[in-house]
Amino acid sequence: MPRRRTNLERLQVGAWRELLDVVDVRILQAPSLDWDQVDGRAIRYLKESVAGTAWINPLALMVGVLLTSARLNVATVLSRLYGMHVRWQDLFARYQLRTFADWDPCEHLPRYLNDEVCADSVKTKQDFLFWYRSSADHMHDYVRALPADLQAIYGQWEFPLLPRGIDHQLDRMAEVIEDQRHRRQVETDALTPHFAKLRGEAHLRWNQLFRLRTKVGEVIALVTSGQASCPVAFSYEETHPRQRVHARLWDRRSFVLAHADQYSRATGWEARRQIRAFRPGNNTYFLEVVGTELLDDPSPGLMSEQFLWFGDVLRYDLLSEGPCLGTPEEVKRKQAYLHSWGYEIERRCKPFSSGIAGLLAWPFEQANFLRKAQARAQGPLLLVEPLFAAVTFGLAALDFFTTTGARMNELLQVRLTADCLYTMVVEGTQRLLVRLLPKGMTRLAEYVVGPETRRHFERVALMLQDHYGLRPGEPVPAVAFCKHHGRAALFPGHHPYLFQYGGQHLSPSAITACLRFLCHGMVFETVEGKAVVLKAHLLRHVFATHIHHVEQVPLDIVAVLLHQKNTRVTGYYAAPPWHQVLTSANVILDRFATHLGSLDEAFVRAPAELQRQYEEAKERVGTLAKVPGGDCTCL
DNA sequence: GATTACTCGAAAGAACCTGC
DNA sequence: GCAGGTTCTTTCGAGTAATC
Repeated sequence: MPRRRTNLERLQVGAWRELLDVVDVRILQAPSLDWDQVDGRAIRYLKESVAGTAWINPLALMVGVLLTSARLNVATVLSRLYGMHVRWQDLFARYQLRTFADWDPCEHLPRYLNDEVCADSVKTKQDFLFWYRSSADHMHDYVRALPADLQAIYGQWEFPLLPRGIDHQLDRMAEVIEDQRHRRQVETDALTPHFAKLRGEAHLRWNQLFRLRTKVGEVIALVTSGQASCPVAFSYEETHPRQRVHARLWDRRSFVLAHADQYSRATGWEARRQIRAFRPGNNTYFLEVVGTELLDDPSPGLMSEQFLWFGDVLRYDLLSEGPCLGTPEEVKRKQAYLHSWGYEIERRCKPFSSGIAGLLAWPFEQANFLRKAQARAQGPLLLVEPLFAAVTFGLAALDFFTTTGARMNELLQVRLTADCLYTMVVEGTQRLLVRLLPKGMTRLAEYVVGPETRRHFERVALMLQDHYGLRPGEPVPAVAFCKHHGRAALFPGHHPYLFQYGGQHLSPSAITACLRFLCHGMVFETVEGKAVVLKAHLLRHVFATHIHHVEQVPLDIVAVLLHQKNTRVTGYYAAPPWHQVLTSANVILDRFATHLGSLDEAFVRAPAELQRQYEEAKERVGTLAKVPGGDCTCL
């Protein structure tokens, strides 16, 4: 099937010519500004959103200066462009400004920042202040470097500078940062005590789905060999908790024939003759959940909501776009349910949407049939493979995040090539190393992973082998890096990325969806009882906090493991959990009472000692057998 | 034509580097 | 050690293609 061209691809080189009718032509011909280098998204935004406003020329000059003179990152300039346009739209209307000459930062910026009526958060207001100040400085530098006659021309589109005195009076960034730190600390505190359990439970769940997939494979084999015919009722036992799982295997034809009174005569006719949507090549096997019975307490009977850990997700139709589909009442009910798990309710959320057909969602060609069939079925319907793929990605990601403290972007870079994944003997033990580009760095760094993470990577590769129908040894397809990612430009070309599905590289939101599905139902609460939602970066904080406070890995070593240059930043991550502060306070008070006068000797570690501790930390971090947080018991 | 799935832009939120 | 500044992550929803 031909791939749809993205909007970005539709913009050709020289797209800035689109701005000829929108922006003063002298800006497009400004000295030292190369408009061919300006990102197509900025061009389109200026043309389609900003054109006709009082600030189109100043904002266009800002884009040109920041991207091609100051050479800031594209993502930085885009967010500044979007943010400033939206704020000015609001402020020009609110303060009844007509032309850009009416804009006076000395008057309007303080008014906006102190405006109690305006609903913008302190963070949003402070961002605007920072963007304005920074952009004004860059534009000022650019204009001052021009010959005198050109300064008069381009100076008319400069942002008026904000005097330093006012600038400092308005700065409340420290308050914003403190708020962020507090929120981060509260969420990390909620998750840290469950670090080991989270990992163990995730392993266990992958095994559960693997067993279901194996069992379904056996039943399908019976059908295809003619020893059984759909629908086939089957059951098997799970041990955590002890339960018997009951389900039915259907195919399209058998389902329609069994529910013939609920389908049109035409559909039944096609099903009986196995034509069109029911032709043998189009057949699909799917499950209907009958329910589970607890073997230690059979009194509640069969419960469909208790199906493994995600029965409620199926029952309430929460996969993929499900939370936004249905009548307004249905959507409201679904959103309220998600809210009870800590997901935001203000905007409609889809926490289990991967954005990729067939991953945590039914394949495109099956989705419509299954949605309609669901309305006629007694229990939730499902396909095993989309869920199995999701938990396989989810477990590999969770394991990588919790044993290396890596960031989302670093995980996305993992590819099945010798220059990325390779083994090395470290003090007698063969280790798998992953070479990736950390945030803000220009050189590749190495991440040491343990045998368990290696096994998870292998499982992903095996799953991809099935998914793509590859022969043993045949490489997984080379795909382009997720194009929506802000750092995508750093990873050009096509590579056999490990985190890919359906011929496309997984996006950060797809990884998050897989993680959340795998961990659905695990409750992490702040001390105030507010549910905390799982996300990749939170796992980085939890990893740092755990290895520093539980595994006693020194802060400078934690910084090296996290690939952070500044231990002050590491300090934010590894701040002690509140419950540990309380415990420590108790211990300290007891010691003060009994050990008055004792003073520990100051301890300074030599470089050799640092190296030994680093190797020791590497040894402990990344192995399941000696994993920080305890051993995992996978049943 | 109605419904559903997917793409991708937009913006908020958060992280963290650099230079003084 | 701090202020200033830049970069990356996450989330949401409008628009559009695909399907029945």
